[in-house]
Formats: sequence, C-alpha cells, structure tokens
Amino acid sequence: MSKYITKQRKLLLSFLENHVDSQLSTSQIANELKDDSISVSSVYRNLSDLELEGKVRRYVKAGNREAYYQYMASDKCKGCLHLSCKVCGRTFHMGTEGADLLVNTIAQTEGFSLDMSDTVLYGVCSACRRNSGQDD
Amino acid sequence: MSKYITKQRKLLLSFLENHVDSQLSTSQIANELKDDSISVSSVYRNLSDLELEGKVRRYVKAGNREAYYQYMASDKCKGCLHLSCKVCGRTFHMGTEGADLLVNTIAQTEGFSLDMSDTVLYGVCSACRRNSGQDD
DNA sequence: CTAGTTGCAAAGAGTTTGCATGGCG
DNA sequence: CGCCATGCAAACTCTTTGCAACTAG
Repeated sequence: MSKYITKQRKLLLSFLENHVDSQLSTSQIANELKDDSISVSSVYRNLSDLELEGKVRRYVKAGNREAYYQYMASDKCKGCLHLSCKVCGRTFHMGTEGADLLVNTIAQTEGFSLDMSDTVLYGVCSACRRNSGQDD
Repeated sequence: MSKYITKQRKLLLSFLENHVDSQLSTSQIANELKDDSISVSSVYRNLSDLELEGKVRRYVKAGNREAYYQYMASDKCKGCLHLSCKVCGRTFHMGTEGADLLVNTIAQTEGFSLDMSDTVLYGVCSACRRNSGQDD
C-alpha cells in the first residue's frame, strides 16, 4: 500500500492531522479536499490505505450511513481509551492509568478482556454538560 | 408506528427474541425470514419501527457496510452496559452495579458523562479467552 | 370497511472498481 | 523510464420509497 507519496496523499494526511480531535465523515473530507483537486475515489482509496497502516481509524456512527475517520495521533493513542462527545463531536483521550484501571476492573468483575483500540465510549463531555442546562 | 400486528412482524420479533445474545446483520435476518415469505422491505421497515420503539438496537460493526440489529430484552438491558465479544459475537450484560461504578469513575476522573445506551464495549469474553491459547 | 402493511421494483446514497492518463522516484 | 496513483464514470451494495394489492381489526 502507498509506495509513492503523492500530492493528494500529503494533503489528505495534513488535513486529518489538523483535525485530530474530531471524527470526519468521508463527505466532509472529500468536500474540503476537492478544492485541492483531490477526487472522491482518491479520498476513499487513501483513507483505506491509511486505515490499514493504522494511521487512521474508521467509525460508523449510529444511525448514519457513511463512514467517519479520525487521525490516530501516533503514540498519543496507544494504550488509551477514546471518549466521544455526542454533542460537540470531539474526541477525548482517557489516559493510560485510567484506561488500564478500567480494563483491569472489567477483567476482574466480568472476566471480559476489553480491547481499547476497538472501543469508543460515547457520552457528553464536561464542557457540553455544563452548557446543557441552558440550551439543551 | 406499527398499529397492526402482522404475521411478518410477529415472525421477525420472534426470530429476534430467539437470538437475544447476538447481533444479526440485516441480510442474515432477511435471509432467514424469506422462507417465511417476508420481503426485504418489510424486514427493513419493521426493523426501523422496532428500533424507534426501543425493542431493538442498531449497530454498525467496524469495517462493515451493513447494519446489525439486536433484540433488547425489556428490562434486562436497562441501566447496564453491553460487552460484545469479537470472537464469538455474543453480547454480555454488565450488571447495574458494575456499570454504575464505571460511569461514576469516568465522571469523576474525566468529567465525562458516559451514555450507557450508546456505548458498546468490545473485547474478548472469558470463554473465548480461555480457548484462545488453543485454536486462535 | 378503513387504514396500516406488504411486496415489488425502481430510486438513492455511499463506496468500490476498471481503465487510460499522469506523476513519483 | 516503470510502476503506482489519480480521475472519471460506471458498477455495486445496502437501504429507502412509491404504489397497488392485501389484510388486521
């Protein structure tokens, strides 16, 4: 996969890197990048290459048809759980200590070995929770 | 939604009830039921009705295009987290106490309010973990 | 009998693919 | 210069929808 570093690939990657904290739909990505003359097919092809390389993670949100992608910042995401805010859409990283504790707790109480890289915790972040009293 | 109880709806529901512990793809469901002369459209329509009624939950698995549905056994699922085994596909229910503890822990350490009905924890169940040394 | 539901097939939405052209190395 | 990646459009897959016939109540 991806033996050449093309202009399109570079632009796609830098776009994703600039949005590390959000999950972007393919149409969002394709839309932003079509101004830089990157075709939809290239977006799709590069995105799946990047997924195979582990640089990007693919999600499908509930009630949604299209795929969402998120840049997995190198080491930052290793060994940590992802919290996704349903209100603002941002992703938060639960630190290794917290994540490990959680994994261990579940292993002990449920005998279930949680896979951190496959699990996304959905909920509401503190900022959005603070606002929810007013406009939600 | 669904004011009449039709033959198709009954068959679909009973099929789902017989598979409470697994997530079924729409094609799986449609395939099983086409022997009972239920059309694909009816499967889709009833499935989304059931989802709105809260009797069924819709998932989209990673790397998969089609939707998966699972019957949400009445009260059994209220206030408990779902653990999905990536090996055998079965769903396990984390009891209210454990789930509450987990939610509270995350609320305190991360300030994140976890939504239990939206979150599925992926990993490997104890039975599959026991076998993994041998055939996996 | 009336209104909701079904089945079919056609339409949609998102994604993938074939092939000729273009660009990385 | 050779091979990979791109772009375009056509093909595909899963899902939704319109409409006439059917059926539950």
